[in-house]
Amino acid sequence: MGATKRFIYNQSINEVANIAKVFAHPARVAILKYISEQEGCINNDLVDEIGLSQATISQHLSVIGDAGLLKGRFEGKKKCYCLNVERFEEFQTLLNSFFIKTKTNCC
Amino acid sequence: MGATKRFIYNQSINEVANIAKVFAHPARVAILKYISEQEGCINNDLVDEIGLSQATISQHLSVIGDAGLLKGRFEGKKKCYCLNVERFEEFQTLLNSFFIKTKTNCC
DNA sequence: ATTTATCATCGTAATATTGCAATATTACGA
DNA sequence: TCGTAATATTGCAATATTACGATGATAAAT
Repeated sequence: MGATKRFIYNQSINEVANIAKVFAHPARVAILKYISEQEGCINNDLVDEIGLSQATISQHLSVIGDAGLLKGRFEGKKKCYCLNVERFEEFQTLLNSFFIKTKTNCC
Repeated sequence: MGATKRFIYNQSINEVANIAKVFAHPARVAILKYISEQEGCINNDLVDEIGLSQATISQHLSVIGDAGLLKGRFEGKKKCYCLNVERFEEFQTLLNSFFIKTKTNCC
């Protein structure tokens, strides 16, 4: 009880859900938006910008990163995050094709 | 602690997150897919089809419904769910424009 | 070497979500 | 009206997520 039964769904369904999960928290949406607006390095500007603790931002960043959406680079002690555009576009395409496939029939 | 601090984000960010949340569970993705594949009435076909309890399916349906994605109709004692295509397309558009806006700059 | 800044991780508390059994509710047909 | 099928709601246990303080690791600056 309690845990999502991922094993009962096929791979493409789980894939859509997993992608959506990344965007299902406003902090992560805000982080992605902010990253896209910056040129070059962003560090924990995000902490000031968004208003969550450094630990929480870092946690959200790792969710985004685990999904493959970040390219990170250290420049001295500052971490420079930027969007992995290829992966991001892959997500866009996958979600979009889910939408297209789904909206065919109606009663 | 513990609860998402929605109030610190602007409306458009929360909107994206709320939309994504609907698709962030495989059961809901599977339900939407199944509904789109059926002509006319679906009842608790979903229970057999997906393999969750009736209570759980009903719960997920109400999340989908609260998001405005269902048109329900009673035909006798059976509820005929179908996709609210207009709303679904609205979701598609909103997500897509988030993707487009976001993938502009990169380091 | 010591301090300072940046970021990750750990531990933990608060809250949310998922899933189900049990129990309503609703609508039909006998 | 009674029984029954379909669906919704309630209550609860299990699990996941969110958030943060504390701690640790690393690298620059002093």
